[in-house]
Amino acid sequence: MPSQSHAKSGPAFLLTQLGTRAAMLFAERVAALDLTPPQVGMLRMIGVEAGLSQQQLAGRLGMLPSKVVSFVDELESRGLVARTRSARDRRVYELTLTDKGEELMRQVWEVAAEHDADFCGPLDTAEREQLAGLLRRLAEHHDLTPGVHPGYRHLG
Amino acid sequence: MPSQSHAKSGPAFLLTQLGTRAAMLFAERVAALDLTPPQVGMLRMIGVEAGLSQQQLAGRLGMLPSKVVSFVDELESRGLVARTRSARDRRVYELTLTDKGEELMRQVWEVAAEHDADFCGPLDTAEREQLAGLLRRLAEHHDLTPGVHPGYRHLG
DNA sequence: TATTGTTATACTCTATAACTATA
DNA sequence: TATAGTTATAGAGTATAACAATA
Repeated sequence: MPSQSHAKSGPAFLLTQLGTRAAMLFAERVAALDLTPPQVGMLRMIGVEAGLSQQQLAGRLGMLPSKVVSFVDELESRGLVARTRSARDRRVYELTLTDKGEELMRQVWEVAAEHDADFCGPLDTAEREQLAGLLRRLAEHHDLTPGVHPGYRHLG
Repeated sequence: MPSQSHAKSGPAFLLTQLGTRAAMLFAERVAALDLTPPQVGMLRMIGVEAGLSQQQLAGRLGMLPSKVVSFVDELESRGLVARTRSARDRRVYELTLTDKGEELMRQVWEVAAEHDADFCGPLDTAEREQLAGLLRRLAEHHDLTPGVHPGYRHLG
């Protein structure tokens, strides 16, 4: 008899296990670019909505404004993000990606594609599409924001 | 044009999103039983391998031995787990579930089944089996231990 | 007075390593 | 001496709230 198998696990628990593993492997890959997953999420959001304020960014990512400060400090000191005072309201900073930041994000997308291909290793093309289709339906049902890792949000 | 969709996300990122969400929802459910997911993992492991020592438990779950102490302290004070000195080596404690602990775990399984059913809400029976099949193949490929949440292990 | 960004403080959580009792 | 369990301590990380500049 087989020692133990995944036979009894339902989809929800398998999803938890695989999701955690996928997140860990992605974290290892972007670590090669000197980035953490939260930093990737922040860079991505700034790329999508250029000119975002730090408060807006905190809201989008579910981070505390005080934490956004230290993150942006780090990314700015590395030349990936720029802070420019808003002309309309001089209290706020408008955040944008620098050229260097955009170039780095292009590398992140490459890394993400490799990660995705490797992670789905044992499945053929048709099976991957089948899987992606089922997962998309679940994601829409659970109102998951495309592209945003829910781990950045906290409950409440 | 649609505002944004999951169309471009590959399976690996969808897995990360859905896995995180599933873990959050499961945590909320077992909170009604006054348990956290790590506590559930510990109770489950003691149930599977009755008589386990705290060191062995730390190894299985990837937890620090010092942390196991406080967890077992809590579970023992709630009458869910019993510590009995080993006759062969009086340094070690043999951990077992009490009747109350086993009864609570039965409730956990019920809660887990409800969680699974609700989480897969939009999928019909055939689609759930299809999804579970694909996920099991990925789980086996990635050497995930059946029943053990990988989040309890740390890297290294 | 309210809000943006920032800083400081207090709090929790974790890991490391000392300690005891058995072997 | 080595190991199981425990306890204590130091470090990291997080949240809360006080602060300065602008509205």
